[in-house]
Amino acid sequence: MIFQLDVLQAELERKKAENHRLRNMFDEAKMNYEALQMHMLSLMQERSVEDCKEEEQEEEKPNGNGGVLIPRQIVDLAKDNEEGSKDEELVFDPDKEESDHENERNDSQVLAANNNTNNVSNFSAQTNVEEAEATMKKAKVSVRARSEANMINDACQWRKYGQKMAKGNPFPRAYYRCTMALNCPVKKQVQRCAEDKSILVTTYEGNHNHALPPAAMEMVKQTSAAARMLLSGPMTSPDGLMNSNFLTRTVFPSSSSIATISASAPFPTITLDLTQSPNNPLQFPTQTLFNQSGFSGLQMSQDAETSQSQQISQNLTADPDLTAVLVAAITYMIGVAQPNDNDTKTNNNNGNVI
DNA sequence: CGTGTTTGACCAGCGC
DNA sequence: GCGCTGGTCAAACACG
Repeated sequence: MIFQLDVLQAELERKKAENHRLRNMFDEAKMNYEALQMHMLSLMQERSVEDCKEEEQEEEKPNGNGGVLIPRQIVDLAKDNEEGSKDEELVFDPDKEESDHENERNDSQVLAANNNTNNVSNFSAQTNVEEAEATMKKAKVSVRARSEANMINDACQWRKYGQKMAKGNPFPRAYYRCTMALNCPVKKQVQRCAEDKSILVTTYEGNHNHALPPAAMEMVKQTSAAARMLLSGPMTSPDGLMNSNFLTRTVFPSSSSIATISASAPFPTITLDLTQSPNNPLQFPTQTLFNQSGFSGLQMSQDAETSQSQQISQNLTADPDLTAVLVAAITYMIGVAQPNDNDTKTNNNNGNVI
């Protein structure tokens, strides 16, 4: 009996150490990402100054294309792609790799750098960035899950403020507002799927202006980076240009679940299809999510990747409100991309507010 | 009586 | 301009 207790205690200690190590890894990845984000911002500012200079020069001298002006955006895109290639070469220099841990950092940076570089190429002008931010503020997260209940448990308090019959669906659409804090702008729509009434489609819009329940907060920290990758990864097409009308699907092999990111609608929508997981209708494929995330990497040894994502997965799947956490993570990620007027940047930094 | 839900009315955006 | 549709408002209502 005492022996069993010792074993359990040892196991508990081991798990604690494991959690601590994972926390540190996540914090490190987050710091790297933020540092890279700052670097990209400074690059964007430099470029915008250079663009102004080039524009002045172009106006002064005749162009070399027989009088036909090349649209500036195309020129900028070509330039940006070149810069992106340079970044890639720098980071992938094998001489600079010191350890698996270091590789992991580099890989995260590569992924983030590629995404950021490509994103930069899409928004060569400041006005485009502002437009994109305005659009992202309207980004929505849609979750499809099998549920008999009228609403999935997402750990938030909601007040119903309307119900409508939508065209093409015999089931009514319900409108809810978050009531966990005064003036919280988050809304959600709940509607049963027309094709399969057992599927509940919940669409979230906006960012919470308050802290989430403690259980969700810690998970938000851990999953936000992965969710960020889910969103930022497919945002770029192979030629480095973002299509104005794209639809990207990420298939999670272990559970047959699918995440769809669509910008074909007026505002980008992330759709998480949780209806195809055979065991638990609300189970999210965290392991595969992290395999898609910055925790994996282009060059990371497969063993380390699998081991790491499995560990994180084990921690995450212990949470009963995983769907809520996932949604919170994605809305957090969107919130980080464009902090709102209420100084959410500070809040986002501590991960308490999404 | 306070809180949350229901439901018809109203409004804005969009396509024709 | 008109009609359709989606989203929101607010008075009436239900419930504990």
